[in-house]
Amino acid sequence: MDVEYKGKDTIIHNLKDFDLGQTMECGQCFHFQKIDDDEYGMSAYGKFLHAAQKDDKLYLFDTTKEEFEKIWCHYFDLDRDYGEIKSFLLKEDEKLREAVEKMWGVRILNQEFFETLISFIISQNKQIPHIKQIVARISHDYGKYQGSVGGIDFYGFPTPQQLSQADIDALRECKTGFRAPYIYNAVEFVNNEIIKEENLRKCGVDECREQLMKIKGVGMKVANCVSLFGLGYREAFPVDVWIKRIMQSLYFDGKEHSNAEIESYGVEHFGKYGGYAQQYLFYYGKSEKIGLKNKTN
DNA sequence: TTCCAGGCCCGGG
DNA sequence: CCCGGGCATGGA
Repeated sequence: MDVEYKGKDTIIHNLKDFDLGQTMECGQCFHFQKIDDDEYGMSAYGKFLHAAQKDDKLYLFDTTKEEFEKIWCHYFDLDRDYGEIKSFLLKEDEKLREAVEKMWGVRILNQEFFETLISFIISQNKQIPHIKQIVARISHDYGKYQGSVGGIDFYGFPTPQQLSQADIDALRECKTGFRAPYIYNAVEFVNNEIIKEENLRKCGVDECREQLMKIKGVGMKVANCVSLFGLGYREAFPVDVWIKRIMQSLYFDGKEHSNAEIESYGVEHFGKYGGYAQQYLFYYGKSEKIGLKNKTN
């Protein structure tokens, strides 16, 4: 990977194991819009980014060297060697190969803790396009305007302080439905420092999940997603309906197993890179509709 | 119209 | 521990 700073743009050359479209669309993140093929607008860490990929070059428009080094390099997980991750996962596991090869360019984004927490509380019983709508609405109503591309305005996800301006009714106005009190509860936990990001990052994934699950509306799955996507715990293995179907199909001979059984299998089998395996499997299984009764594609 | 979505809470076996 | 019902909202 070589970085070039050209005019107002940052261009990354010789990218390996990176595909912008796959990384944005694989279901880990909800605060972005597709502008065109391989071209996206997104928001993270208080900044708006207009990015596009052509072959092994990634263009970050209007991005300074400082911003790339401080934010986007880490955000896209570019400082990590995915070749090593893939060979670790594929060693002694041929069942994962097809998923990794098809979804070869997925990177696990390092997202902000608070946004990830609220986003995955919203995600329960919702489809990804709906989640994106709600995240955009909350950002529009409570966050700060950041920029615009392709006629779409981008607003930063509100800070815990900004979102504390919203009461439960106001959160319902954002179409969060029965999740409104959950979000309210989570904002209180953060603002009152009942949970602290710094501590969650240090305490280990088990303790981390336990603390997150004290928030009403946060169960095992959401806690695992927040640990993986928002707190850097790459060993976390979230089990949702898709992972359940895919794992049963690939590793359990199609037989029914509980979420807890599937998670402990994933944790044991994939170890420190469980989160990567999970994301390859999730995206692959969902796009191929693996384990679904009527495959309509 | 009916069904279901990157689940979770709650009550009852 | 392991069910099942209920839950807001919107798209298929």
